[in-house]
Amino acid sequence: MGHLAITAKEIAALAGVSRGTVDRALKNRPRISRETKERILKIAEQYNYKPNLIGKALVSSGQKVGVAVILTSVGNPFFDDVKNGIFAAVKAYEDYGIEINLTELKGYNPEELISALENIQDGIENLIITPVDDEKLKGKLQELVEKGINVVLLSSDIDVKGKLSFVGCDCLRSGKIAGRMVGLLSEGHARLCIVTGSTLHPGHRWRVEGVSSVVREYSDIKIVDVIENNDDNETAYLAMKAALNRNGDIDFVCITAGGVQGTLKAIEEDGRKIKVCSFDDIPATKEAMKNGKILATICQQPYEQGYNAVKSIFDKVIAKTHVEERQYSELSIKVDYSIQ
Amino acid sequence: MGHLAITAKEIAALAGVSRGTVDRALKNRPRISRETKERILKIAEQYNYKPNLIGKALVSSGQKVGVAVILTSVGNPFFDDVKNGIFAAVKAYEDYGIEINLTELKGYNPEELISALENIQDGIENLIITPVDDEKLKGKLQELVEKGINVVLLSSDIDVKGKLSFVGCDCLRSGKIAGRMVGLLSEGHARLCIVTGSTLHPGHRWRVEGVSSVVREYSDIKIVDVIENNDDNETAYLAMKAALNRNGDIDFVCITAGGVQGTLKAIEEDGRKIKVCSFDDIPATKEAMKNGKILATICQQPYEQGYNAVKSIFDKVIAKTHVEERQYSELSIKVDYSIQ
DNA sequence: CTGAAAGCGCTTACAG
DNA sequence: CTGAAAGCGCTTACAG
Repeated sequence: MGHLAITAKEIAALAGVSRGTVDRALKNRPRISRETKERILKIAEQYNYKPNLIGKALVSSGQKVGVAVILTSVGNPFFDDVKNGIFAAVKAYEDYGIEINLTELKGYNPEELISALENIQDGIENLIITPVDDEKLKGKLQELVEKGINVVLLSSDIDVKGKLSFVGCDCLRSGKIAGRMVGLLSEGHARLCIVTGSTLHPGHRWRVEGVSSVVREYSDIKIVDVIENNDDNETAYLAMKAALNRNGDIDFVCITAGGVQGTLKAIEEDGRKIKVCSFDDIPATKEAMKNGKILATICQQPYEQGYNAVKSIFDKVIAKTHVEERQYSELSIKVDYSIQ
Repeated sequence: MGHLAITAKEIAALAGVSRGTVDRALKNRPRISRETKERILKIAEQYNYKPNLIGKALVSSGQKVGVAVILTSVGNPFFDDVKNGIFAAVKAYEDYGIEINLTELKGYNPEELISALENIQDGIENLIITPVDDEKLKGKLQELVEKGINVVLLSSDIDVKGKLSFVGCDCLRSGKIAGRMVGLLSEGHARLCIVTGSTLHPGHRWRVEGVSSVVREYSDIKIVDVIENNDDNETAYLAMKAALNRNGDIDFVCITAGGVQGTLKAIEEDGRKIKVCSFDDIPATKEAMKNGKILATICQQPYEQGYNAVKSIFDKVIAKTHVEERQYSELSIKVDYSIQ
């Protein structure tokens, strides 16, 4: 504290050279003698020179930084807050020329993601995408990375070497948290049915794995069924109905992805007293929490995920600071009174 | 999307005047004729002109924005993350000239807060402080506000008219969340002891109120004791010990503020099987969660609180955007697997 | 190998 | 009442 940062101009004065020469030294550009370069670098280090971001930004004002955003968000309320976060970041950075081009898709079809990628490909240098676990899509994204495009994976993580970052939650951990909640809310006695979304979604698989690993700690909790619903309420209703018919003893349901409304409908119609915990806090979940139909839900900060995906691009392209490759958002449990 | 924002220079060209005249119109400065002013304002509105923050910031570079920060943080690990948030924000905004002057105090003594205020008072234009509920301190802060100083209250809210903002959590709500956890974790059957910090701290009072109001929903939860420990572990140990002696039936303890270690020590020595939930996730609490001694804890994003306190100043003084007067941080419940 | 200049969008004196 | 200029810290051609 106390001293203001030194500027390139001041370094020039101290070294007795021009601003241009200082720039050559600092940026490792050619056409500068060893001696002057070393002299300048020494001064810069001594005074702890850091280029002023505002000065830099002003130069590149008028330059657009285009960002293609492709989300599997149609009909999935979870993404509403993700989008709000994206829009907020775009607004915060608009003076730096950040601009987005948003494509929204329904479901987890890899072909559609690939064709969306092909549509926006011309000239775009930054990409934010919610991928699925598909070899062809992975290959396509790998190709883009190798072309020098900054690729940010949002919400769902797949193995693309050299991607700029993954922004989302640690799904295994979130599953474990849910498993602990099953244990705590049942005081260690439960016949559990796990409800999952899509096996194409690696995060959904991790969650089931997390829940399972933790409930194994309890001698009197048994997983009696694991059902899938593709994040679709109609499918969810039928799958839950069938599971309840198959298993007379279910007294706890853990919904690890979408299809909340459908699942709850089946449970209500069944009439048995069943404890439910869930993931995320979409409006249907909030409503169910207020009515006591869901006791607790595990949330993953969708707004921050959207914001930070855009921030990754900003940090890389404009601020030129280090970008963390795995950006896990905080996981928090909510109950009825947590809801605003 | 698509179009870049219009600049003051472009407005000048469109209006056929100089940049200076545009500035006079936009800023409501004198020495401009009605007609040209109106013409310029019309163009500005038409093209949705918004001054470029970077251009503005560059002008005022070299100007310091001093912020005095006064925290009741000595010996209170809750504030470690608050400070990390403050430092992160200062770093993010350093190119804009933000600079802090930090004073740390032990305990909640109003006199010390007031004298700390007097020490930093010369020339400072921005203040972030964790206040206590004291009339004299309130008067002092009110005075500062009236002098035009931007006052941000952090963590603890008191009634100062015209303050820039309060950044912290909604303590009543956090108490209600804790009350619900007591209900859920006990399946509605508990003999509850509530542990609080200081009655000087309005937030602590609200939490007790929140817990109490919710456990009243349950016919078989009784509050058998409410004890105070001044956020001090020694006091906490003795108070908990005494409460356990007074009440043979305690089977649930809700620690709503500090003194976690002391309280837990007394419970352990007692040997009874007692469920515990707490607030915040200081290291001692994390440790106790991992050992199963605390089942769940209600957290309030201390890092974000620190960051946003500084951001309030930045938004007001530099970005000149609207600052929300009550900035509530998210409340989240954590269990053992939530801890990194 | 090095310097001088123009420009990013704004503000702030100063000159007419 | 209005304009022309300088400057914030940087980058990017261009001239020597």
